[in-house]
Amino acid sequence: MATQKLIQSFTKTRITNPNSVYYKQIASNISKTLIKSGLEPFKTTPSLLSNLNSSITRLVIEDTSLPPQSCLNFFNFLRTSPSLFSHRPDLQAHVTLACRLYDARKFAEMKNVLNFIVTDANLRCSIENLVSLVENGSQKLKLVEKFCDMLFRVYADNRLFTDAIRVFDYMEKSLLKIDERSCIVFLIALKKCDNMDMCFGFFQRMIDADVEITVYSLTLVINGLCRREEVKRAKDLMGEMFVKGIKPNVVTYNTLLNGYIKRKDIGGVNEMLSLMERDEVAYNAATYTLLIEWYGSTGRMSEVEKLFDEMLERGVEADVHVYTSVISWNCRVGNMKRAFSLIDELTEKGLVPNSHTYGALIDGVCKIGEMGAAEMLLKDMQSRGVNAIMEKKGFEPDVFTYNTIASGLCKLKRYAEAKRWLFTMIERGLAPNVVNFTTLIDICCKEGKLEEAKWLLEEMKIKGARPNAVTYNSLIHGYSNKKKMKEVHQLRSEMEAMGMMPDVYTYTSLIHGECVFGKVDEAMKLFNEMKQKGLIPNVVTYTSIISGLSKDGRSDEAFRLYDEMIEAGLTPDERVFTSLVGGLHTARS
DNA sequence: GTAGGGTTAG
Repeated sequence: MATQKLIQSFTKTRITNPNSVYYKQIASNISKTLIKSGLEPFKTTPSLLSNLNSSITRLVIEDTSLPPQSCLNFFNFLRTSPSLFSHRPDLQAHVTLACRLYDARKFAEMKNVLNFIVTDANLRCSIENLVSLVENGSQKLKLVEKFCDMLFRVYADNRLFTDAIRVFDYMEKSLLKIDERSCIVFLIALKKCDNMDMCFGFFQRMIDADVEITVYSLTLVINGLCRREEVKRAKDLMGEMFVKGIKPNVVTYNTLLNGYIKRKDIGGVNEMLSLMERDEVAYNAATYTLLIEWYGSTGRMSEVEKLFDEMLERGVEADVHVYTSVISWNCRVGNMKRAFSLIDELTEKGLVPNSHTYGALIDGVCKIGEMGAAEMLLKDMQSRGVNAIMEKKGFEPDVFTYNTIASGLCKLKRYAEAKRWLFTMIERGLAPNVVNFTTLIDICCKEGKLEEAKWLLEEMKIKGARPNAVTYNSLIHGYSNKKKMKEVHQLRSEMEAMGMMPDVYTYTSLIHGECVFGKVDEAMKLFNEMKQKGLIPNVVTYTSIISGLSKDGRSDEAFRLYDEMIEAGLTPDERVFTSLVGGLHTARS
């Protein structure tokens, strides 16, 4: 048995006088045992390994007659046996083994060994020190290059950013070639930590250090900037790099397009589209998803369907995202027949609906009062959600999943259950983010529990989740419904003071609030004000103001706005007509 | 190794 032989190799050779000849003999005995044992792991007792020391360990690891995998086995054996604590491999053993693994092209294993160095407080040291431990050989430069490159990645993975930068500095100083792909690993790690300043700064350093920049790292940084709402800066960066010969691709353009769409910047959207045309960058499914979102959010349903047709005609393969967005917009205008036919089409193509798809459908069937159907869809979604979690093995549902389920329940007006899901999430130790808090606040508002909603707003500020425009919109809507206009205006001032501009949702709630409060003139003032600010009223906004005017007996004005709405290319729905008809009734009586 | 996630209004 291998273990027995290994023990013998220590006991046979008695070390009376520490001498390299004896060490070599012990090392060679260990090597022989390891070769015989193959890949089989082995165990031993601590007392019998008392002759072991770092020189012997090194001799074994350096033994070229020993396959690297056997070295690794021995190394891990020494590392993980608690009784061999004093014989754990030293820094030199780590470096030597890492280099041997590199020679053997065992990169994943090499990375693992470097990870031990980086995460062990007793082994961590400067890059200069580490490099000095790399043995001389014919391929030394190449070896050091690869060693540094991988170390850089390992530091990034462990979020040891300062150490990673030191490696980068060293590589630059030593004129070692720096791989852009490793830099991307670093950039992604920074982005995950929301450290965009460092991310942007590092990208500049990459340029200065003459790292070969491709569209991948460029797009990554552009995305980071767009998320921070620095779309202008992102676009300028694209321009700068274009001059240097780095051509943006469809992903780059999609990223910027998304940035402008989120900001509802018409000029920006058009500029990106014309640049895509100039560069002959063809739209892909993601581009269509974004454009459908853009047209849908401005109420142009016919354009949504036109785009979808265009996509299929051009042979761009539809995916679940683009289907979901077309389904979602059909649901929003109450065209459930079309929505379900799209679902059939989607499943026929072998695509699987996701939580958004379900969310859109639930929203749609609730609108037409089919609560039974909504229940079924929710159940279906929950079970699929569980499956999705099972697939990821060992992963708990994340804040996204909890929110999706809670919002599904909200649409069914099952507020208590929705809240329970979110509180369960908090109990399980997940930190609620802005969206979770906003959903909770929205639920409270819908339940009419305004005090609780207000308390949650303060609570989220304390917990460091910064309320956004959606949060304020939910509260403004809640207070509007209760005709508490004084608080409504206070909330509007507060959101503006925090640097958030009222958007279409805010104005629609304000207009609706003033209308039900009986101040239609005030509502009209707001309606004009929003247009002056460049905000585009949508069907909901028009319905609110048309309904207010109608109920006030001002049918002429209501019809005038209806025409205006059609002219703007908006698709009217049931509720607009109801408001107008209600107005005629009021006028006659 | 880069893009389209979950929250708001009639």
